[in-house]
Amino acid sequence: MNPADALPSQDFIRTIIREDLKENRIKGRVHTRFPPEPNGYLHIGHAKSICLNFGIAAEFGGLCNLRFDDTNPIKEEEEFVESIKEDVRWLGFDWEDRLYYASDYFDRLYEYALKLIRKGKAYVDDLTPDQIREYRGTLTEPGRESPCRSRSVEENLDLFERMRSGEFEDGTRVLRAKIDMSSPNLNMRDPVMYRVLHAHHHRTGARWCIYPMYDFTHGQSDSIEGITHSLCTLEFEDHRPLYDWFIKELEIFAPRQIEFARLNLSYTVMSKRKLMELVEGGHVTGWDDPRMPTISGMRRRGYTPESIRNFCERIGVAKRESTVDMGLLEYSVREDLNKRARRVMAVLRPLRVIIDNYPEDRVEYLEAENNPEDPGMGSRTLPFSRELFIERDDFREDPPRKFFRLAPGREVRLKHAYYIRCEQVVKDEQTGEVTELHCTYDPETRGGWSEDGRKVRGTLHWVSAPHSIGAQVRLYDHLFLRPDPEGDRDGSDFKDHLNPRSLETLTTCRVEPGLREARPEVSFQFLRLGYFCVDSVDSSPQKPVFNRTVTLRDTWAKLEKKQKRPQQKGKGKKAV
RNA sequence: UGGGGUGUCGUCAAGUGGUAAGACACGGGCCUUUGGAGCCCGCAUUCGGAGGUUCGAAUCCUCCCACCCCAGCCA
Repeated sequence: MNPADALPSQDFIRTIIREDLKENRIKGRVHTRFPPEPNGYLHIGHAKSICLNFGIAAEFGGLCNLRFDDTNPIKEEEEFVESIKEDVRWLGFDWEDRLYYASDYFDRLYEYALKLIRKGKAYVDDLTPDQIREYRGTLTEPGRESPCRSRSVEENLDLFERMRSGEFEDGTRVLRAKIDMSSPNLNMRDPVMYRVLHAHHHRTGARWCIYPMYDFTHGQSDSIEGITHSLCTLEFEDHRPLYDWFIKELEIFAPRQIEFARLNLSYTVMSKRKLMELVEGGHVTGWDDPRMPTISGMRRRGYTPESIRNFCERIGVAKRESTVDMGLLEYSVREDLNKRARRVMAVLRPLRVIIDNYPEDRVEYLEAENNPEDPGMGSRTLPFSRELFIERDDFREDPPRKFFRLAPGREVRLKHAYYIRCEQVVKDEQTGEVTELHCTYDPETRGGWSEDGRKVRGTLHWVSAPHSIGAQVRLYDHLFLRPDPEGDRDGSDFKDHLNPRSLETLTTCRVEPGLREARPEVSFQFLRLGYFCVDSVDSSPQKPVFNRTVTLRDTWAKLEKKQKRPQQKGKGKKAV
């Protein structure tokens, strides 16, 4: 049985491939490719394409190549090819020995161009860029033919060779396909195939001073590699007739191009240009800033490859343009991390608690499970002493309705430890700020359980003050305030919608001692708070830094919000 | 007002003539030593609109409307 038949994926692309297979159009072979241009870092939108291409190949028992479409030496850099390779690998995909570059095909592409010239299907044009634009016509008016269009094959051959040998300045001559200047599809109005560019290429160096255009490269590259299905985004839909024309005139293998909608995500931007602008404008710390939707940023933030792959599967593939709710991405990480992250305790905004009836110099080691979802992950031991820290948010002098946490006279459970009761609140005389709490503990409740069936609604996380270690914690929020920051309908720039509080840095956090050994890319659940991981760039054993990947679902926060804004008209949709 | 696409729940998305899957979100309940997780229930009489064909239409036909892409020697 075909493995794909067992899978539920019903998107239109897989349906087409299944039909191609059934009707034997492709001789049972499925071959795809992921073709990035090495001019920036990969983002979650690329992940969709990577999962699609590699995923389909795997499902249909086929292959998927990694190919860099590096036809523009001015924009492309080695740094980007390295980061792209790393990201694809990290996502869990393997191109084995099939790593290619469009620049590998420069010689062949040159031969292809010669072939079209000899067939009278291509010519060298002397028009300036401005003139070419003028001659192209408009959306509603046909274009005009260039005076150079009727040059002889011999002259074209000679001129093209002289373009190649460096006789002409940049921008002075191009090679064009001779198709139809009155086509309603602008891509067919004698598109440029080659331009003169005296630029150093990251792979071919100074060997060439003419470079093929993407449109004259991509389809042929796919053809050369025997790609059966060229999956690309919607904007290339009306380039398809051009690619088909080249393939037909060149008489080479014809891949089938299928276009799908690119991914958009709420509260962020996805275009390389905009991401680049954020980096260069210093709005983020780099391509791998944990707030960026880049693969490297997400990796640093604590996202797992599995969660990204699951997300890509969940969003599906279709032709309609859409914007996926960021909440779905967050759901995907939580789902994955819930199963695999070790639970630990960390106090982000510490409030000192003194257990008055606990012996001054005593230290107990309490057992704590590492993950209630997976007993196989074992347990660890936690120091408990007379002085503790709890979260400031977990104490309210004047508790609102349904607040189950600590308050004067109230009893709560300290996770894995004891029940404690708040006996006294100490405040700063000047500011009125609560500085510490005096509590008593019930020795009969060791482990956080009492025989008498006493009801204790609240369970708090805590750390032992003398044993805990200091840490910095970075809390991230949406990079943008608006679900659709690109919407510049009102003339605003997308950067006007940056969230000024997308990063909150907490420097006085206290975490349990075991976290000293934490390594990057290993996630923890800070109990009751969220998922966190060590920052791969700024953390050190002396000064640990943690990134918050995502919060836990917080029904109390939701409830409290609702209590504060009781009556609301309709769905409360605000006109942002 | 040229060409190419797309319109199904708040957001994604199945469905391809037989009477609207699923996921997230949302609402309610159960459970709980994370107000986490888990579990249960609810959530489009309707598929951009209007006509038509048909016993029967989201699916076929006609017209209309809305939105996206294309005038780089970018990809």
